Amino acid sequence: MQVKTRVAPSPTGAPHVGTAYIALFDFAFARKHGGKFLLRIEDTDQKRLVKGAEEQILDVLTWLGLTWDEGPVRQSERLSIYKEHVERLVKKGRAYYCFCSPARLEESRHRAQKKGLPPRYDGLCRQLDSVVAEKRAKKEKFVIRLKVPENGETVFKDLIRGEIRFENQVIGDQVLLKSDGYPTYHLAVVVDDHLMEVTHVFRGEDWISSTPKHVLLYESFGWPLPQFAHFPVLRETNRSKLSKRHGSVGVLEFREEGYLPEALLNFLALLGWSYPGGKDIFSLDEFIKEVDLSRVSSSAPIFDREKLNWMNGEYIRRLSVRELSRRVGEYLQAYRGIRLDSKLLEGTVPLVRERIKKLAEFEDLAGFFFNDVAWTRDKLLVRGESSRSAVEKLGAVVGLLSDEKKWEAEVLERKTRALVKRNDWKASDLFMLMRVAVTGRTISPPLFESMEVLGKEKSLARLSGALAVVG
RNA sequence: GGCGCCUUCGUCUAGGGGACCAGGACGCCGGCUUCUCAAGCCGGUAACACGGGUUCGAAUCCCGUAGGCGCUACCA
Repeated sequence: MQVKTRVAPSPTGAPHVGTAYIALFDFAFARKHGGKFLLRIEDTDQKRLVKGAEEQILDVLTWLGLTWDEGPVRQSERLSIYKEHVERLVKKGRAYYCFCSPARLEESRHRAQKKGLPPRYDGLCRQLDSVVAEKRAKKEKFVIRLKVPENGETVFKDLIRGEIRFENQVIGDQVLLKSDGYPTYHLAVVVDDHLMEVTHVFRGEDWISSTPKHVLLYESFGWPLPQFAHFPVLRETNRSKLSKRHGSVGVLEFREEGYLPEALLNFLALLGWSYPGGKDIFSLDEFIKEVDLSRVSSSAPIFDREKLNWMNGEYIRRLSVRELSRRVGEYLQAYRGIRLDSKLLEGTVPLVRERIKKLAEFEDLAGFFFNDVAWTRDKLLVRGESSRSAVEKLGAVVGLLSDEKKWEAEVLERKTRALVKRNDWKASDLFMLMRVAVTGRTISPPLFESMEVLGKEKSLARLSGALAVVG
């Protein structure tokens, strides 16, 4: 039997990092076992559909490299299939028509809750004669509900948590087909997973309490169960579930902030799972070789953005200059509308690569290479520099370097240091002054390397410009 | 409220009865290096939720308590 996993997001908003998390395990597990990975769009809730959301899902999965072997399949295009199947259940006496109004349901739920009972459907329409019900269904609005056994319990095995059991009494008669003719998630997911021959169902643990309904459905249809694995949900530092208020949760946002897809995946893989031997930087391919559900822990991990940042920086540093330049170039163009030629990129990247954790920080740190800088007197007079001393120093530097033929970092540094010695200055004071003059900031890539990349003309222009400002 | 899941350093985790006065990583703190900032290197800080069992022996097994989280829709 061939392994098949699936990721089944609903297009109700921007793709969530939790979806990517599950998709990563789906993808890797399928690959490891030579199986298939299916993408299914669960668009059965017409009210919550968000335009463009589906495209974003495909976009995100592609960016991450989690490519699907089948799909995307849209549930909204399979309505007749669900309808046909649910009717089969009605015929078998495992499901029934229900004509209760939303108002009545609300009221009954309220009553049950007051009495301390589970607020499930009271089963009023369960007693209806099937012939009568069928007739009413021709002209009245209706839903179809699953007939859940009154007694006994439903048990299933979870690959991560072991056996989980529920008393049937606490399971309500779940709606399977909504009055608008669309299936609920519960019906659609079971029918599709079976028809599409999905062998392993991976999803968030928030689905655990729905699983007995699904198990009952499989049994009602007479179908074999797939394997279930409920992954821990990702949490915020305060243990609440991942939310926008605490930072990015959308994969697109991570991309825009300049996270590398391989870093995000590596980070995600480490949530609830650990690489044998404790390695923490590993590739997707290595992950595929080692994924193993028995190593997935069942407690909900906190999505620690600090660690993600460290990991992203780690990945940035490990990229070759060429590759990083390419990525920075694409990033700048896509998100900042800045176009830099590869020569400039390859010159600046080595100077900033160990200083940035996200691609977005590149512009901040290296912007002076391609943007003009503006100084003020106050900004230039760092380290207790007086206007007079600053003029003296900058003037000397400009004089010293104006005729320099060999504009190379090593030469510039050697000569500047000699100048410092002759005048009995402090090297760090002069360097800081020059740094602000050349880069416009007190924090920058190494001074002389930066000047070399910037070029003689621009560097001198900035030193002179600064000289004029402090004077 | 009911039902379910979970509980090792601040965080991600290793650990599956003796190899653990609990290991690694992020963070944090200190040092080295140093033209700023980083990076790098070295060192340090810090945890088995609690209470009962079982056992010669428990972080590891069982029960209970507490806490956290989830579900409780014609949403997924």
